[in-house]
Amino acid sequence: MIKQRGRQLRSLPRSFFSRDPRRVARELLGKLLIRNRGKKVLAGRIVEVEAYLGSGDPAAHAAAGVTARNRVLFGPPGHAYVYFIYGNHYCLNVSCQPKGEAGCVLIRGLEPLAGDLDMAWARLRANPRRRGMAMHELATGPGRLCQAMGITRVRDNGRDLADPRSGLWLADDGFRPRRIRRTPRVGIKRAVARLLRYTIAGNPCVSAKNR
DNA sequence: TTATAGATTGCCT
DNA sequence: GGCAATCTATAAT
Repeated sequence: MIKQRGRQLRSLPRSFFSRDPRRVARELLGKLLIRNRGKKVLAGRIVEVEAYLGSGDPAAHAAAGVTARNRVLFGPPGHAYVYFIYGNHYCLNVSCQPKGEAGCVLIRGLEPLAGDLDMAWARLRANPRRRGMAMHELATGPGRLCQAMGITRVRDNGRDLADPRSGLWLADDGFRPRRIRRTPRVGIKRAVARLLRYTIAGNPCVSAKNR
């Protein structure tokens, strides 16, 4: 148990991640993603996620089997799978299911709770033209989220998100979302019809589509 | 060995 | 709405 800014934070047990990605996705809504850097803390509440299944999901990176890029997915649950996309952006996933099975959850949106200014600085440093950006969009979208939290493949791929000592971890502060919405996943071309995107209904930090 | 698409974002018209 | 940015995996040559 850890206290931070008056909140009691519990890390999530390995068993939380060792389940069907759909279940993990739904239950990750409302949890916190926390980055500890020395004395500094960056934290946000998860408001948007997508499930990618270990088998029978042609949209998943795991569909083609193990590669150098996706091998974390086939390892133990609760670890960060960070990949680089479109030559520009990082995306953060959490591995699910027991070792050998490759399901995961893509974290697509955070509501900033701590370190907002550091997040804004991180994004400004990357592109100085972003003055006047909306604070509620600091970590809305998988690429922005990684930039705001300073998540990269070299730094974070394979990191244990169940361990608070790892510096990047997931926590429960007791918050429970009131209403959860299911929609199709964003930006994919295969298995388009499946309702595997989960959002906290009405939250302003959910990306515009199907908010 | 080369070509193309991709779990995105932001700037352009 | 179009499209550029330009890494990675995989398909095509």
